[in-house]
Amino acid sequence: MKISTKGRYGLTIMIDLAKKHGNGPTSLKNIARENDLSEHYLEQLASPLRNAGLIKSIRGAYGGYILAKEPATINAGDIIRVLEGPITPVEGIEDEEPAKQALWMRIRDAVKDVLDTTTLEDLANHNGEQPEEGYMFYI
Amino acid sequence: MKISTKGRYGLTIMIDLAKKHGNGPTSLKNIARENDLSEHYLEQLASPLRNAGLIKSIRGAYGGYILAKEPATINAGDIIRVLEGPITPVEGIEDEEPAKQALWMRIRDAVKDVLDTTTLEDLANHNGEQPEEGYMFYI
DNA sequence: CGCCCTCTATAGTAAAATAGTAGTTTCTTT
DNA sequence: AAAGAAACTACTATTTTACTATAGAGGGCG
Repeated sequence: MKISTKGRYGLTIMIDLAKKHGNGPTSLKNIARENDLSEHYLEQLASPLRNAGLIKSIRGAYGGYILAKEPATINAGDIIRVLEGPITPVEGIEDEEPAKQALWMRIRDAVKDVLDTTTLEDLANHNGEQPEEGYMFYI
Repeated sequence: MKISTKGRYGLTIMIDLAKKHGNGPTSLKNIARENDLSEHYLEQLASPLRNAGLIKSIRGAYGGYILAKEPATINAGDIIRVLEGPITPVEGIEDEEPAKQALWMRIRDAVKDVLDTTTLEDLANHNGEQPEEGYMFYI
């Protein structure tokens, strides 16, 4: 039930680019430094994001990446699907008995709903509501 | 974003026991055979379920496991938490920026809601609605 | 032109998680 | 006593994760 660093760092890249949207390309070196991540590792995440048409690359000095579309038209689900594969809590669901099948599909739909209604604009601008004091992260 | 075989097979055990609730103990050998799974592997899942007070064991010939409570009072979340750990799409969420933190918490709450409102009785009896023809399993 | 910056592509790798298998022991019923 | 079944411990092959490393190609600037 986990999203790996691929999806997490991928979101980090995309949010970073969204914040700087309209200001020319941002290099991975910059994003890596700002977020204290491995530049080489981020490169491996940028490739599929580019192939999926979510970002565009500009090579050479003063190059980097820019968003391929407006932040409001890219949602978290797009990014997660590219880097983590299809959204589903289990694979081989076809073979399971109907009761469990229905459970997995309800979970999938619930997660999908959250991811597909959260845009990069939301993530870059609103910065979310701060959780109240004493909020439980793990349940 | 996956639930492993621990959670899946754990649910299989529990649903099996729920279906036979009130009819005396069921051996893992039986459950393993019916569901074509490894008996030894199921043993490793039964242990934590017993320690968590979800099932009771009866040793010796004609022994096995029974539910420790009524099927309506055990939900899928109880089982998944015991076998997969806390429900959360990412760990170390405390360190993330607020926008992402909020996203992970919304996902967690969505999944938690599904799991905690699905009881063993639901899973054992109603058998769920069959998905319509051509339903997409992966999204 | 030559150098540096940046993306592109491929390969390798240590650590952890997953999904088991195997063997022995203890308990209980017949 | 024999057999059925849980309990406990240890081992292992495979896959995934999360990187690191290396070499190359495109582009901008002095």
